[in-house]
Amino acid sequence: MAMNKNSISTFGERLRTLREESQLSLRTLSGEIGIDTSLLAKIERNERQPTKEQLKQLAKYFKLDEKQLAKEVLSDQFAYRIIEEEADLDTLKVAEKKVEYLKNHK
Amino acid sequence: MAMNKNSISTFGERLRTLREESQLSLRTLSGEIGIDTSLLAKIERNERQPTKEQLKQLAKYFKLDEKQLAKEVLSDQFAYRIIEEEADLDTLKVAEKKVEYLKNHK
DNA sequence: ACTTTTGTGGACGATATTTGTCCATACCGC
DNA sequence: GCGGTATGGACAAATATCGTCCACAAAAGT
Repeated sequence: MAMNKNSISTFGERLRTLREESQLSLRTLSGEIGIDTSLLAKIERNERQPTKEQLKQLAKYFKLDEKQLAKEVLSDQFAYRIIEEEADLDTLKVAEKKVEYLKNHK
Repeated sequence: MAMNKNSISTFGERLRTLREESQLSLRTLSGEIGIDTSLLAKIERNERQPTKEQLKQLAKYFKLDEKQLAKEVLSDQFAYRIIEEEADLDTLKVAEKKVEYLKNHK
């Protein structure tokens, strides 16, 4: 379960690593950015989705690209959904084709 | 906007084609499978997501594989989400990696 | 051993989103 | 016009998600 900077992980795990590297407790970070401690903990455990607003605050605090963070969150959601529905992996490939299809035909 | 059997399309469009090929009006199909006409129309226009139950009825009626239909619906949702959020296409590729990651690490 | 700090997680009301239904409308072919 | 068709708005009902509070257990610090 160890994680280096290049390995893939969920947004929550990423956030936790970030926080720990900064030596911050949940409570203090919570105070800094104005998000309830418990909620923050849940986000780190991927039990809650961060809102755009929260994402913005986090990006700002850790000096990260907001757009990039959003991508991580979204891909998390897709991944969880696939697992939850026990769907085939290539559902994602189909989705990709559909995006192109929709962009061209609408 | 013409569509042959091999081209990709959304679930709704697929459903509409199926219905028209069977020479059924919305009302009659609606009656057959017990789904409100307006709702069915919305599903065909991808304005509503079919529930599992509705999917099952449709699969049964048109003698299609339910699992396959579910995949089409799910990939639709992903595609629409990508477009809506103006997210990068490779968000889907990242999601793919995450699915593998999650399956291996949990 | 006592106190403080830390993360977890249940409970629950508040919000937001989605669904299903009804009805009015417009369109077309006859 | 009439009968059949698809569309889409409005809205209550059902679901899902969110944010907050609080209590708890485990670890760290003294």
